[in-house]
Amino acid sequence: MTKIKNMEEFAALSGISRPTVSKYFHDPDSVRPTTRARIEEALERFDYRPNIYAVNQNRKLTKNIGIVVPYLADPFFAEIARYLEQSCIAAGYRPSLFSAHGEQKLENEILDGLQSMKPAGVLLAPLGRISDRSAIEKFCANVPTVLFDSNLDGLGAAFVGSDNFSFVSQTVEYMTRTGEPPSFFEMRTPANPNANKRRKAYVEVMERLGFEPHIIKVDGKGWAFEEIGHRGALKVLEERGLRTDSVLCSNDRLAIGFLAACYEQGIRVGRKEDCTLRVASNDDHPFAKFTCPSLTTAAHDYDNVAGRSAETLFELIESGGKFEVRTETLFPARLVLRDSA
Amino acid sequence: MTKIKNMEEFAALSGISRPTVSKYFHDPDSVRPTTRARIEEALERFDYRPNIYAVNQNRKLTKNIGIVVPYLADPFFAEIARYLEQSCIAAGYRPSLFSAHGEQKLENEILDGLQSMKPAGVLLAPLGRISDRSAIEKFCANVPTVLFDSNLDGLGAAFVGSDNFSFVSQTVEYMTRTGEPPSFFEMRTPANPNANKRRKAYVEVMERLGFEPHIIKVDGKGWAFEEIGHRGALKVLEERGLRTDSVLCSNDRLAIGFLAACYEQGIRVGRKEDCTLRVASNDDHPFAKFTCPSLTTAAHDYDNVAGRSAETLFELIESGGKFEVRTETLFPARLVLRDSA
DNA sequence: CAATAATCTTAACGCGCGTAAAGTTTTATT
DNA sequence: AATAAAACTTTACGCGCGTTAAGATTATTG
Repeated sequence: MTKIKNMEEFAALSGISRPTVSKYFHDPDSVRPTTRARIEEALERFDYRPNIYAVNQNRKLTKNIGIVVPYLADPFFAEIARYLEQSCIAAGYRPSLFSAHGEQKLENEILDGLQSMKPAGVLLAPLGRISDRSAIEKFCANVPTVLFDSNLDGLGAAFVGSDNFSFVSQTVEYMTRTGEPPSFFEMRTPANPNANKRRKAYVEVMERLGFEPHIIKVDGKGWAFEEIGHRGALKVLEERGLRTDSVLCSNDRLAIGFLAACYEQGIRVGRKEDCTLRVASNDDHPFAKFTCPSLTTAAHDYDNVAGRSAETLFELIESGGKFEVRTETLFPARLVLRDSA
Repeated sequence: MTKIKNMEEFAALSGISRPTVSKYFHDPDSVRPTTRARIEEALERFDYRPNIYAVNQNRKLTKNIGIVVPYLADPFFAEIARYLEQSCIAAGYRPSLFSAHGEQKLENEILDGLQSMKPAGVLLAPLGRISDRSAIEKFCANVPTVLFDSNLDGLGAAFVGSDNFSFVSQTVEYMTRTGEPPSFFEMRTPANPNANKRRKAYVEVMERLGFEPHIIKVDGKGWAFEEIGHRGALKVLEERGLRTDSVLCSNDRLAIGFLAACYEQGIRVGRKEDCTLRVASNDDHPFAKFTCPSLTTAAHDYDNVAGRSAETLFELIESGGKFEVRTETLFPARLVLRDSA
């Protein structure tokens, strides 16, 4: 088996002219079935593939798609990223995955590096509050971008995410229906815009139901939510800061810390007889099934959020990188009843 | 601010010839300080960067480094990947991250795609048992590769990982010293070669200490370790399959499932008075701090494993992609005492 | 200050492929 | 079988940059 150097050589070996071979690689259906067969036959014998750098140099736009998430060590984003990657591959694109690891500087550097990759499009879940808005704005002006998970008003050609109101209304309604109305447990300065929407939704739903909202804010910054939830919960429990026997955590990672604190303090959580506290949350984190007790939570519609994000980007790319109007697509939550509430 | 098309234009604007500018981008120190200053001055005014595709087309080897992990939804790998990424960037390389998502087919496709990226080197944590050995072998013959985390005998130019014996000997010795000798809880057909090493180490250490090894094997395949540990633990607990009050799980993710099962069954785990079971494990998973009870475990030396992997790859690249001998570097564990044992 | 070394400029070629134009062959249509 | 349409081949240029060779310019050194 000889080593093939370039398309010229491969074309010669397959008995087809180079421009036609080039056309084939661009779209196998664009050549006559007989010639397609001859090329593919040669492909099996010689194992040649076009040099991606030479290919991309001449294309105005590549087949690359950038996927950027704020924090990959969070299994939630790892899961979403997996869906997105697979959607891209299925659509014939080459995804490349980046994590900002919770840092603005890194997010900016990633977007910077992404520009020189001339990607066909980018799926971006921004850091949120600490994102460099102007940097992202500039980026979106140059690269077709669909935001997901975290919305930044007006940025990107579209947004796809979850309907935070739906999350909170379901958990709050469930908890009030089956027991006392919950307090709301969250970070004082949340990294993520979803957190703010959830707080607002909590207040609104509580008031609509005729209960007084009660928000517990805990200190801490960064992306170590479990740690923050844990420390915050210990403090609240110590100070007896809970007004009711029900707590709704803003997200599952906080809840994981909260439950750990309860366990340490010997507080039985759940809806069984001997329990003194109910804890629910939002997200349906991959580990929510294995907390102690297992976590009642409002689940993201992973499939639809990821699927719709990808589809939206493909549409965006096909319509030349611009939409008439910026759409925001929100998927509702699905309440997952487990043992914690 | 005019838009710059290529290096020719930028060179003209900066008043330096193109070959010199090209040299500058290859290594800023290779040009005279005065010309370097003039280029960097122009760089600030005009925001130009070389077209990466044109650059890489002519280079025999690129500055790209591939990082491949078996399962990114496991925060352990997400953490390691973060370290590795940063090491690569610090050394002037461009890392790109891939996850096989637990599938052989994907692992092969990733390696395939990686080849056409002409990477300077690759950091590969293979799937392990289900890896396509011949595919990886072929890959390693073409691309300088350092294996990490999971060793595949003889593959890659070097291996860097953790010393499984050190993990298990520390946990076993600790448990026997402070109570009954542990049973060993693992998957029947572990995906990862480390699991086999840990089992062997368990047997060896137990025998050395004069105890009879007792291994509990649970069914299940894939990468949903928590689920497998959970189901397996429920079964074992139901069948009263534990011979002692101590269990050592092969890894933390199994332990997370195990602890969840114990909690559900009302079994108090820990070393306090009212506890009937002690559970320890290996890895120091990012969530091990937040299990109920918090998990006593042997911690990977993340920093050193990641750091040494990266350094080894850099050395490999600089020595032309080949080492005289294949080295295996193992870092010992650090026992982390928490509440579960 | 002359001599040497280091660095620069100019000019030109090559990398592997996209793509366009003009001409030729194959396929489809009537 | 004649004609039109579709697909192909040949030829050639361009993309942006790496790289080399020859000559010009600068810096270093005694």
